[in-house]
Amino acid sequence: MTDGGARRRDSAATRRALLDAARKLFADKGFDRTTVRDIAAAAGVNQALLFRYFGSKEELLGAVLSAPGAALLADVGSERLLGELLTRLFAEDRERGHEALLMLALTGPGVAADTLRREVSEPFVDALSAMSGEPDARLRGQLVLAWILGVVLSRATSPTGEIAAADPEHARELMLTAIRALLERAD
Amino acid sequence: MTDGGARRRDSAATRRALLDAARKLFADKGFDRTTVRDIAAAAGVNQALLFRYFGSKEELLGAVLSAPGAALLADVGSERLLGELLTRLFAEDRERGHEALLMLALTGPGVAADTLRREVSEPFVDALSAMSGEPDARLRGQLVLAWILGVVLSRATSPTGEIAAADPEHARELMLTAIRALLERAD
DNA sequence: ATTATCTATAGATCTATAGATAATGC
DNA sequence: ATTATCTATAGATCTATAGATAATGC
Repeated sequence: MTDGGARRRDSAATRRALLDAARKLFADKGFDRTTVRDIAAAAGVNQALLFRYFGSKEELLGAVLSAPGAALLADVGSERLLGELLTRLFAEDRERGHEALLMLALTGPGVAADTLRREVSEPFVDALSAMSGEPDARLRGQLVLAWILGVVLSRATSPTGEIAAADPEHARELMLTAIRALLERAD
Repeated sequence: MTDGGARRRDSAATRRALLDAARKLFADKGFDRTTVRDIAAAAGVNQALLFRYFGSKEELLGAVLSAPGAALLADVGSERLLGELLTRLFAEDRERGHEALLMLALTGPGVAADTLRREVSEPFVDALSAMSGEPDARLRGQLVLAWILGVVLSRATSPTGEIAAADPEHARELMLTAIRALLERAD
């Protein structure tokens, strides 16, 4: 955000401000609906700097996407991952958690970040499928991640909907039960 | 599609061609990435006609969104809905089924079609939640729809991924089992 | 005569760049 | 002297409209 006073010249801080602003705006409005001028304005810097530091809008998306997913995994470790994901999924404040997932959901097909998308979702799927002993564990892991994406998307698109309004604990338990059934059941 | 020869003047057919083209393109690339010229070209008509018949690009989206969801429900009836949804979800050809869902997923938050989105998802949630006897049936129904959205989105964004490549029967069974657990379990 | 279709273009964006300015570090 | 920041703008879209053209129905 703009912090008012005369800004000291600090390329690292500017880079960070742009990243933060882009993360919020992409998560809020999606990639296409966010303009580079939006981002620069929210970061309180000149829009030309976005191109100086990131090359293009799409490369900025790349930078934004690659960071938080890895951070979450590193923070939490794969055993607690599912529980933590679900907790963040239903957390009150959008700011803190699950922005990586939200962007994954909002970054539509055309965005030519397919590689990145894969890079982000891959580690999640790895960790999730490790919870299943079945031979099709990867498919099951993908289905779990898809569910989480769908819920993120639903919350984002209708913030006043049933899912957004639900008791976090309760919603979490519902999903957790079903996901355990999905991961563990042999058939 | 362009059908080559000299087109007879037929406003109804032109309207339909625009609707069809828009449906496919929105489902394929998302709303923002589809231009009115894309749509007109795919429909084989002049782009000015899009505005004559639908007023604006956004109103065209409205027309596209409102049709297929209702049609599916009417076709199938609410008892067979879940099974049918899952079958279409994993069907080989994207053309036939689930385009309503796909667009629901791809029509990001900014698109100001929130009302429409609600209108489309509402009947689905009604039908799905009718399958649960629990007091929080609506929440459970929404979670099911969210899952389906997430899978649609995953298939669309990585057409070569695990989910897209999975055996349809098998994937369907996996989800069905978990969904039954979700809908029926009291806790 | 009516109206479906097309031409041409206004007007508003939006990304990206070239080059000027000015604040810092040596 | 270096480099972070800003100004100004090119160039490419994209939605939408006004008005011309031409095919149909009476």
